[in-house]
Amino acid sequence: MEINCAEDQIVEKIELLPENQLKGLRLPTIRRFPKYLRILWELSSMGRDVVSSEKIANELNIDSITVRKDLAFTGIIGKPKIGYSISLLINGIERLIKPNNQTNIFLIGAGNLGAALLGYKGFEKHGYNIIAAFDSDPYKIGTTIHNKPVLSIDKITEIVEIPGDNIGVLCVPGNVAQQTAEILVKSGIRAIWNFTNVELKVPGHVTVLSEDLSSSLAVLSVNMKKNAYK
Amino acid sequence: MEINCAEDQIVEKIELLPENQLKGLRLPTIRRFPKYLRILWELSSMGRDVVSSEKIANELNIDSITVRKDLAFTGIIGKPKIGYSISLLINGIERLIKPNNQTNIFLIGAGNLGAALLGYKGFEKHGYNIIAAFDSDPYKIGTTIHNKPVLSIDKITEIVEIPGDNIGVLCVPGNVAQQTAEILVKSGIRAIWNFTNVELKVPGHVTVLSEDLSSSLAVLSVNMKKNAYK
DNA sequence: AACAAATTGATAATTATTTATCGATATATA
DNA sequence: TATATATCGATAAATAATTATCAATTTGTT
Repeated sequence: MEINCAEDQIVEKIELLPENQLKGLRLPTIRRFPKYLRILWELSSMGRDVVSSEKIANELNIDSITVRKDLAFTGIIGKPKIGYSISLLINGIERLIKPNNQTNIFLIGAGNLGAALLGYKGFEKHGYNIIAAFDSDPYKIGTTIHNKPVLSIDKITEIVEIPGDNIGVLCVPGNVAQQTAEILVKSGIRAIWNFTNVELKVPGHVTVLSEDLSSSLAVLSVNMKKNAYK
Repeated sequence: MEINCAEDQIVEKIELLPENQLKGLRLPTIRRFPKYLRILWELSSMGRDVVSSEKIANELNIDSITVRKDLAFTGIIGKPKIGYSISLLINGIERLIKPNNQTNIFLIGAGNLGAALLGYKGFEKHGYNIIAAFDSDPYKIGTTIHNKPVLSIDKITEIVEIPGDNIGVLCVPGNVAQQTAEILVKSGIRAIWNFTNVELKVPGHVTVLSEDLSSSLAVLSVNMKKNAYK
């Protein structure tokens, strides 16, 4: 599956950021970037031109030093007494976190959660093309959910035909998660956004990001207990 | 809203863990506990009695030292050459992360995501009681989703009547998120699991945990780009 | 033009988290 | 019984992330 779309690989390379700009980027910083973007988009729509790190920090309940350190990764420099140019920041952040031009989302498993994710506005807003859903339920196949077609899971190998970076959003039951992931890998997928609670085993060239609601529930529970003492 | 259910407060205190057992617990550790639980539950169902930190670590692709440090918080001690008692570990972890006996979940906003979360099996599995959904859509009010009643959002203040710790799962549109959160606070909620992309402002006695899919998408995107260099 | 205020960005300090090292111990085996 | 081995748990080291300090700079004000 590494052999497909040699041309696309080249196109992609051209659009890549210099490696060292990504290198120092750490997880907490990356996770904050979309939060900055949301604030910047809003300020921009209000007609504002500049913003201070302090202002952003207050909106997010974090420290302004953290904001400045994060923003430094974009290469955008602020002016003392003034702050940062909002439009430059938006460009700078998007350059770091936006997907490459042709990045396609395929949703696997159009159950409750899958159907909900098909309606997630963030895909388009952040530059992803959500193409279709795959399911094995004959009653769902042929229908559309949020205007996206639901296709037979047997058709999944055809995604290799689609040019660009293809991301699979895995929303199948846990007991078929690993085998479905393997089909995705064979189909030439570059990344899996894993909403099952299974730890997937995939080759190194495939990027996996797992969501885990039970982890969050645990945090909520412990925070509540800690909060009871205050 | 701090004045309700004095008796329940007392009951709750009795069930609380010693404060210092929670104190050192850090976020990464808390987030791993449910992952350990899943493995332990599975091993237990297979009839296994003991497990080594190395085995757990391999399943999760983490370091065994991390596992041992995490498990130390449970107070359970393992045996050299043998490992840990699975049943003791399960008890120990649940003691830390399980909610208090009567912890109720209310879902606010029965849209796509909300409806999906109503079907989330993790609530029951981890000891939460999912009671009802609230919505403002008259076509939804009076119906059930995943066997849970959908009630008018006007009824929300009545949750203060329900004994126990009440958690609100916030799935409303972003533009009404803050105002809905304030209603929840007035209604005596103790925690909010926030699935909107708004940073909520709530009093200190209310615990908030925010999910943010766009943060995850950013991580996925950057990881894909980094992976392209390898 | 001098000064005050706001804000950045660099460096340093602190705190959090992961990873390494290693002695101690329980079990199995020769 | 002695020895080898797996494994824990304590301590230490290394890495990551946040927070503090402060000089430099830009703008506005007297």
